[in-house]
Amino acid sequence: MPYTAAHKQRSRERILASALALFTRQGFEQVSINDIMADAGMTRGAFYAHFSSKGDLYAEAVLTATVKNNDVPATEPAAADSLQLAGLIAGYLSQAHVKNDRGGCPLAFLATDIATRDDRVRAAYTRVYKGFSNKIRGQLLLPGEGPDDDPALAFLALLIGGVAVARAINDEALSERVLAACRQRAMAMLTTGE
Amino acid sequence: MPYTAAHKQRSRERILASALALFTRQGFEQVSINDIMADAGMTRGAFYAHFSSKGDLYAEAVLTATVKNNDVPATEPAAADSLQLAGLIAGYLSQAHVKNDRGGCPLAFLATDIATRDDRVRAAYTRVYKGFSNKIRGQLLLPGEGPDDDPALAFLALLIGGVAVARAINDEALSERVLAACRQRAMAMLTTGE
DNA sequence: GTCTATAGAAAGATAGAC
DNA sequence: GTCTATCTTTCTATAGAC
Repeated sequence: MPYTAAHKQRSRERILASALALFTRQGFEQVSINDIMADAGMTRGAFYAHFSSKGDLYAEAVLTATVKNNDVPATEPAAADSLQLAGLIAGYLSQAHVKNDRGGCPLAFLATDIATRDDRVRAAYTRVYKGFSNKIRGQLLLPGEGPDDDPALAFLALLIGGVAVARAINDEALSERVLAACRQRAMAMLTTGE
Repeated sequence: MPYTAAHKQRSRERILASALALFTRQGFEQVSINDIMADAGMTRGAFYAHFSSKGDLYAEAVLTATVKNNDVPATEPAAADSLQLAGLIAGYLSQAHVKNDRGGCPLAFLATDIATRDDRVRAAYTRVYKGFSNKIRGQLLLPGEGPDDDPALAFLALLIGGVAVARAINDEALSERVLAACRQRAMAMLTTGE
C-alpha cells in the first residue's frame, strides 16, 4: 500500500512548509497553488486532497509559525532574560533576516498582506502575534507607565516595523541604518532605568 | 472640443487619487484597473491613455503621497516642534487612522506589499519614506547614541509597525493596546532626558 | 479621450485515470 | 494520494468606434 496515513501526513507537512516559505516571501496573491505544490514536489491536482482552498492553506500555514516556537504563556521576567532579548534583537533586526528567502518572520513579512484577508487568516496571524508578544513580555524587565501601557507590544512593533521598512525600501545603506536605529532603540528598552 | 489638455490632467489626477486610496486599503493585487477606473468615474478602456501599465500606476500613485506633504528637506530641530510630533503620534497611532478607508499612510498600509514589487515601485516608496523621515528628524530633539544612530528612523519604524500590526490583528481590544503602547513609547522619545 | 468588445494569459478549482 | 486534463473565472492589455 503506497499511500499510508503517515505518508499523507508527510505530504501535508511538506505543503505547509513550502506554503509558509513562499507566502512569507511573496505574499498571498503572488504565489499560486502550482508554485507551492511544485516546491513541495507535487502537482496541482494533489492539493485538494489536503486543503479545501488556497485561503484555507494560508491560515494553516501561518498557524504553523506559532506551533514552531511562539505559543508560550506569559511568565515572570528574570534578569538573565535580557540576554535572550539582546540575541533576538540582533537576529531579528539584521540584514540576514530581511534578506532571508525562506525563513523570515511572518509577523513582519506579512503584516500588511494579512490586513486584507478574511477572519480565519487574521485570527491565525493574531495567535502568532499573541504567542510572540507573550514570550517577549515574559522576558522584558521594563515596566509600563500605567495599567494600559504594555512595553512588550511597543517593543514588538518596533521590531516588526523595522524589518518591514528595511525590506520595502530600495536603498541598501538606508535599510541598514533603519535596522541599526531600531536595534539601538530596542536595546535601550532592555534596561529599566533608561 | 470636448477633450482639452486640462480635462486630461483632471482625469489623470482622479485616477491617481482613486488608485492611491484603493491600493492603500487593499494592496496592489486585490485592486483591478476596472475597480480604479470605476472609482474615478470611467471605464477600463480609458486607462491606457494615461498610464502604460498597472505597475506604472502603482509607482505614480505612491509618489503622489510624497508630493502632498512629505517631500521636506531636513532642518534644525526646535523645542516647539515636539508639539507637532505629539500631534503626529496621536493621529498616526489612532484607530481612526487604522480604520480609515481612503486616507491611510501608504508607508504603514503598504509596507510588506511594496517589498515584492519592482524597483520603480520600491523607489517611489523609498522617496516617500525619506521625505517623512526627514520631516521627523527635523523635529525630533532626541540625539542618537552614536554617529550611526538615527532616532528618527526608529521613531518612524515604531509608528509604521504599530499601525501595520494594529491593522492586521483580529482582536479589537489588543489592537487598541498595541496603539496605546506605541503612543507611550513614541511620546517617551520626544523628551531628550528620558 | 473615452467607450464597448475582445484577445490572451493566468490561476483556482474539479474530474477521472492510475 | 497523486497525476494529467479541463472547466471557469478573472484580469491585463489591445482594437476600433465615436
